[in-house]
Amino acid sequence: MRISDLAAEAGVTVKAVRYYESQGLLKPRREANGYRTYDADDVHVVREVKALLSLGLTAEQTCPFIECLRAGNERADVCPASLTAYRTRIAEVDRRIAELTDLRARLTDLLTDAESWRTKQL
Amino acid sequence: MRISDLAAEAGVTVKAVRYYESQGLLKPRREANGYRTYDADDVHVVREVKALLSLGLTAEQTCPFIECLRAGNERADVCPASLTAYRTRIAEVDRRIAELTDLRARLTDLLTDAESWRTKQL
DNA sequence: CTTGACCTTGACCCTGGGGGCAGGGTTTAG
DNA sequence: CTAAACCCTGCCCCCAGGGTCAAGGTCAAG
Repeated sequence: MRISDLAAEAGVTVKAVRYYESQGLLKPRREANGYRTYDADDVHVVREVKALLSLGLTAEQTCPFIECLRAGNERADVCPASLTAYRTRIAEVDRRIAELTDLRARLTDLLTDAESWRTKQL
Repeated sequence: MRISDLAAEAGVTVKAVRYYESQGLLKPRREANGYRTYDADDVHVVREVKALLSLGLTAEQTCPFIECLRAGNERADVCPASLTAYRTRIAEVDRRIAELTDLRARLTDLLTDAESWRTKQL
C-alpha cells in the first residue's frame, strides 16, 4: 500500500506519516519510482504512534512500544519498556498538574490583589 | 543604559531582551554606533514581561500589561484589560488541568490493563 | 599606537509535531 | 492527449528564546 492508503487506514495525514518516518518509526520500502510502500503491520504501528502522541508522549518515547509491536506482540504495551514509558509519562503529567495548580493559585492571588487595588483606588 | 545592563537589572538574558523587542514590547533608541539604549522604565517593563511569561502568558498577551505600565500606572495589572488577561489565562489553565487529569486517568487505565494482561500471560 | 578583553550588532540553525505551499514527476481514467 | 489525482523533496511557519558565529565597537593597560 502507498502512503495515502496507510494514512487513511490509520487515521492520520500523509504529512504525519512522513514525519514518523523522519523520526525513525517507519522504514518503508521504495518502489522503482521512489514511492513509499507499506504493509499491513505499518497500519498498526501508525495507529499506535497516533494513540501515544495523543497521550502526550514524544515521538522518541514511542520507540519502545513500536519495538514491542515489531517483536511480534499483539499489544504494544505488554513489554517492560512500555510499562516504564507509561509510568514515566504519568509522572510527567503529575508534575505538570502540580505546576499548573500552583500557577493557578498564583494567578488568582494576583487577580484578587489587582481587583482590590482597583477598588481601593475608586 | 545598554542592553546587558538592562538584562542584568531585569534578570533576563540579552537574547530575551532582543526577542521582546522583536515582539514589539520594547522600542529602544539607538546610539550613533547602533547600540540600543534603554531607560529605567524599561527595567520595569522587562521584569513585568518576565513575570507574565513565567505565568504562561504569550508575549502577545503581555501587551495590555505593558500598555498599562506605559500609561503611567505603577502596577501593570490595574487596568481592565489586564484583569481580563488574567481571567483568560486562569481559564486556560483550568482547561489544561482538566485535560491532563483526564489524560492521567487514561494512562493509569492503560497501565493497569497492560499489567494485568502480562500477569495473565505468565 | 597597539593589544586584549569585553561588548554590541545582525544572522543563522535548533527545539516538537506537523500544516501549508511550491515545483516537479507519475499514473490512471476519460 | 490531457486532466485529475497521486507522489516526491524541500522550504517556511508556529513559540520563546538558546547557541553560535563573524564582524565591528569600546575601553583600559602597556
